Amino acid sequence: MNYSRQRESIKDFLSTRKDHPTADTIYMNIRKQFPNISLGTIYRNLNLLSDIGEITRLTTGDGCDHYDFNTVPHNHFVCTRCHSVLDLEMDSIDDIVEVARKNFPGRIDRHCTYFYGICAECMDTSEEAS
Amino acid sequence: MNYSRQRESIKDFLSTRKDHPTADTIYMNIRKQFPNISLGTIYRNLNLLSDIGEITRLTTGDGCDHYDFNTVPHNHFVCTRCHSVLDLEMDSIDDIVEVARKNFPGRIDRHCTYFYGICAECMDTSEEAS
DNA sequence: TTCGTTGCAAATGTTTTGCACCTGA
DNA sequence: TCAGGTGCAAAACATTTGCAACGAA
Repeated sequence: MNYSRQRESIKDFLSTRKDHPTADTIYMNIRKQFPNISLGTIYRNLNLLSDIGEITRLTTGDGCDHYDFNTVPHNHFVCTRCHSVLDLEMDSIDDIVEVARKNFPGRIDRHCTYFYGICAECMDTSEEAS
Repeated sequence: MNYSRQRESIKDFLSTRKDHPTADTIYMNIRKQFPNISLGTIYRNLNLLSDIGEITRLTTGDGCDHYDFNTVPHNHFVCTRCHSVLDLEMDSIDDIVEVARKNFPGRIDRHCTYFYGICAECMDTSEEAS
């Protein structure tokens, strides 16, 4: 894999964000540095980087994938109101894989867990967080 | 909400399947009964039914949503080779919500956990299930 | 020189929607 | 009757891809 300034810029940008931006958000930001970069290049690099395990793709169910510079397995929270995606600093729950393996005929490699609710910011915005 | 034969047919079909078909698979099957039904109607009804909680939408990350007639919370297995989605009959892991709630400033309502691996059928197909 | 990478634009695949017509209550 | 549901086709949206030009080694 050759070096490319565009790919490096994408990695740099992603490493500065603790939220987990979408391809489009990344595109908007990288354009400040590379005004002519195309969305295709963004997607090609995000796919490439997640394929080789340098970043993590998050499919939260809001219609578009999010990307995380942190490749250490951890869990995420998704706000059902503002769709923000946050890291959860919580004790390991990886033993649920053992629970799932019991009586399952195939092979289970990993789990992917998302927690849904209302983030603190949205809770403040309206008292009755319906 | 008025009765509609198309919606009833979708529910009937979904209730007979223990795998979790996509909108397109549902479309192909309902067409046997309603040759002129449109994909728009399929999607409108799947959205409607999942909004009122009569079915469950599964976003597994393979590009299209799957639908489950069973609305009792349970966990799913996704085969990374053939993309089949299976129900897991396993002990409850809902206590992970409590783990996540610890030190989290917002409100956590529920979790959604997918287990990934190779299903028994794919394991048989090739011995070295890479 | 060579092959990976890019920008661009067109294509893809899934899902949504506007609208005129139909249908259930 | 009439709000809600449908079929159809077009649109929307996220993502992928073909291709000629560019750039790194």
